[in-house]
Amino acid sequence: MKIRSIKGFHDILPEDIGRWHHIEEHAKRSCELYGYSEIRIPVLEFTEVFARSIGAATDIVEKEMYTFADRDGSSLTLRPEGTAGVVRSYVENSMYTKSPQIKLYYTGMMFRHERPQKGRYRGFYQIGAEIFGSEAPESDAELIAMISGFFDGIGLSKSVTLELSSLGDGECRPAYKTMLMDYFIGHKDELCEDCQRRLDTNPLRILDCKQKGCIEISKNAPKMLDNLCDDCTQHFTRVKESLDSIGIPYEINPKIVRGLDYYTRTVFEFTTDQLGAQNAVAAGGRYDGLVKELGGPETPAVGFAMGIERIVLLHKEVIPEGFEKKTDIYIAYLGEEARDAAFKLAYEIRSSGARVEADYGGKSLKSQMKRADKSGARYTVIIGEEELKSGIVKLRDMEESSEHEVGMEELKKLASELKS
RNA sequence: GUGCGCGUAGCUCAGCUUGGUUAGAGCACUGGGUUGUGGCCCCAGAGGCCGCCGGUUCAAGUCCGGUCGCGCACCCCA
Repeated sequence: MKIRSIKGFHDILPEDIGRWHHIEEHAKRSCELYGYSEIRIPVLEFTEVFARSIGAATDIVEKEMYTFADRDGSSLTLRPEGTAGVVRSYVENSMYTKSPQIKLYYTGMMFRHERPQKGRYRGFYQIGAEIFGSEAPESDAELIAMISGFFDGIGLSKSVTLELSSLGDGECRPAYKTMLMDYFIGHKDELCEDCQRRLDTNPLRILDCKQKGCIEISKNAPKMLDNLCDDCTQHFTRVKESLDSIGIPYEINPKIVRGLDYYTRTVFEFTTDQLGAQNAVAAGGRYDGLVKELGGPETPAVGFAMGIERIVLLHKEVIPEGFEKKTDIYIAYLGEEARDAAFKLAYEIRSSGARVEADYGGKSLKSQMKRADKSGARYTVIIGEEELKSGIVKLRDMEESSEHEVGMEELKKLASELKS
């Protein structure tokens, strides 16, 4: 069999890496700006970490995890998302004793055994952040503001929409769920096959069904937002007011449903209509019960994660050009003696900080010039026999198509100006 | 897991309907046109188990079956 990558896994090639760096650096800067510290956690955890936090009955846990036995028989799983591991680390390292509020961000690869399609991979990168120890609605709004600022910073603010809702808490959600079940059971025969199944697995999901019949029935279904308890209503109101006060636009979407069981109260998604079926580029919410569930003290928390591949895809659609990594100076030479000089010169100029490229293949000058052009170099230095003798080289400006002779000092000065 | 579509040069694709010489194009690559000068142009070259296995046929890139791979959508999700 021909050697190849695993289905759903992909390489990020050099032609795309400039864009990846741009996006990742912006994301990290946004997190740092808001006071988050990076945490690095393992890609592999005991299966229980995910089963207990994400929810044993969710699709992720039931059929999408890469789970296998370690040599001693214990069940291990490649992380399908980041929050569970961060919470595990928060609890295991007793971070709650260090400060009443801890803000963390992480980045890395996640693994879900799904059928791949546009914007969906089995191995994919996420950047996420979590705030532990704050119940305040301002924390929810602050987290959202950070994400919003990030999208703004990479030029995507016009391409994404913030959708917002509340799922209630341990007090009002169970009552609502019962109310919803009662309503749908009354209309069971009118629901599509999938939704009849959802009655048992995840009745909230029926609200999001795309079948016409189900949409009709859902219209008259009780809404979570109408049935929040007083505390949750107040919390949700304050989140909205906080966002209003700093001018961040949002749409209320009561249909937002989470695939993970741990969410409470605020849930949100940043969506786009430019990526086909995978419209969510970032999503998150509050999860006040999770820290306790994983053995820590009762600790409110709110967090989010974004899918980098999806953001890269969207970014490419919106801003197609301009993220290639370019060479500053290309060094061309003629003859064996000049070859030594070229090698040394490249070394010296690089120490001034410019990106320098040369290839020592002994090709014709024409061929080297072509390569210089392809590399995107702004300048090409030409060293030949004459230049060897004089110690002065030709500097060609590739944009202006002009050239003049320069000495070493001038060349180094230019290089340090090009330094990026 | 389900449905639909697609596998021909490194990439994008034509050829398949109606089987018949050495399987084509554009881009990319190499060399030359210019003995030391890129882009545009011109010339030349290199590059193909036509995904794989089997069947039909005198003859299969082309028709049929299977298989593997890829894509999109459903489910679900970042």
